[in-house]
Amino acid sequence: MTTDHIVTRFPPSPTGYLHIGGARTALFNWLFARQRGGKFILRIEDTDKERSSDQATRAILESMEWLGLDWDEGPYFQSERYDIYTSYIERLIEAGQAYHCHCSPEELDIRRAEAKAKGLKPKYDGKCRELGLGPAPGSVVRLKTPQWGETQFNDMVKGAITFNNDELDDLILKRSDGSPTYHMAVVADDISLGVNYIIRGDDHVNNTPRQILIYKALGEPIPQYAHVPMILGPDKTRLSKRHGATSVLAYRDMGYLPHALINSLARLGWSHGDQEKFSREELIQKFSLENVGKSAGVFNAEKLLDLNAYYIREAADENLAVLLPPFLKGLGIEAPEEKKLKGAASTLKARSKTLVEMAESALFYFQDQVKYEENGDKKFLKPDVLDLLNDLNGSLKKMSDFNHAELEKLFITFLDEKKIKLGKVAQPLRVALTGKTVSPGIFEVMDVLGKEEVSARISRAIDHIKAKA
RNA sequence: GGUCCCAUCGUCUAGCGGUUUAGGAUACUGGCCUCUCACGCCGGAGACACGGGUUCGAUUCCCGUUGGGACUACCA
Repeated sequence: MTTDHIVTRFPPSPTGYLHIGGARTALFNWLFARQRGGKFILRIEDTDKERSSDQATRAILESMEWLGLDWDEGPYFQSERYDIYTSYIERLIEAGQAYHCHCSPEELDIRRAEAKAKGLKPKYDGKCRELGLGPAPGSVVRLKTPQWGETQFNDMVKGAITFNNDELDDLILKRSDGSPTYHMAVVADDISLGVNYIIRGDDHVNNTPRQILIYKALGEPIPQYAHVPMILGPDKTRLSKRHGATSVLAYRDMGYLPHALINSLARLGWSHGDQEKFSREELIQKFSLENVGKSAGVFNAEKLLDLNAYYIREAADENLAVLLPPFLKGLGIEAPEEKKLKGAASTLKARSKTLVEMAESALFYFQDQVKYEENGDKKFLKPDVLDLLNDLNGSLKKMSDFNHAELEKLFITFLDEKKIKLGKVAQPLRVALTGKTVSPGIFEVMDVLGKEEVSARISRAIDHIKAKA
């Protein structure tokens, strides 16, 4: 499998957190490489010193790790690879494919404005193209792009795309401060790292012919391209902070499971018939660029929430018990008991859409003194249930095996003796035990709480009712 | 403005000329289950942007219109 040499990469620029659009691009590259036994490289594009930060880099790596998108090589940092770019630029100049240009940005602005006024394209006019100039302070290096003909490539998701070369101008390869521009750095990196499949957002479609021209000038083989459609916000514009949570880490903090996000991202733009749920292994096995759609899509947060709820209720209690403490801590529960954590997970997993929600619902298990919800208190903790609770508590205290099955048996006899229905005791009991009118099944709750605590909570409710009267 | 890309229920999508009364998911909604709330199960409403072709036959192919998006920097 390792013989087919597929190399993909994900090259975020560390100008902010990893957002879900970037995460999906990373996922597609990762899936493609994993499926074909190839290599997945992580590269940090930090050539813009002004906007890059270490903090952003750390957030990106943390996001990738949380999602489980492991990389085989890197992270490479472009800022540490300037020698490589310089050597490629030298190669281009020596081959006569690039030239030094002495035009200043100010001159360029003026000439561009003039061209525009005349209704011409505002591209570089080629003034220094044939002058044979050498390097000078403030000069840049430009690619000598063909002035006629066309550049075509066969995109793996969009099909054949053609550009007229006269639409492209002599783009700058090396800035006046000696640093490489984006196009130069990307191409040099992808060549030197052996990247042969470039899967990226379709905002790069227009950049592709420029980069292909650099490959051609260098005489290097052109990689395969796959441009995946963008992810849009609910208002159908490019996803941004305005649209609320877009950061991968934000979803982690909101109590989402990494796999729910992965599954959701995979299904945004890609499909496999009618299937909605995929395990990680299934994604690797079934992913294909051919089934990536061509049109941009709106990120559906509701569907992600539903998937998250699904994966939570499918998860093993032990796993959830491990994930829960950080969220409980945020609610003031410092050292939750292991047994209760599992109990909470088991009884709450069908009722929680996120781990945050689960932690909130689980609070009553860990509080000694549950706070009675106002409505429940008023409606169910009334003097007329005093005898019922008292008698019940008496019977419960006599139990030797305090578990779900035994409790159910005891209640059948108890209800029979009292000639009442379960509904009559369940709600008052629920409020007594959990403080709320909504909770997991009453037998499950008692099972998790254990005999001592159940009894103590009932006694406390009885005292509370008496105190009210 | 120019260039490039895109267009099926609100949203994500299946569909790759006839098998379609256009399927699934989500959200919404009616019911069942039931100790509350969920879960689960059954049902409902909801889409091929428009106009021309091509064809015996277009959601599917071609062209145009409209709409949306991207790019157009010594940002990435």
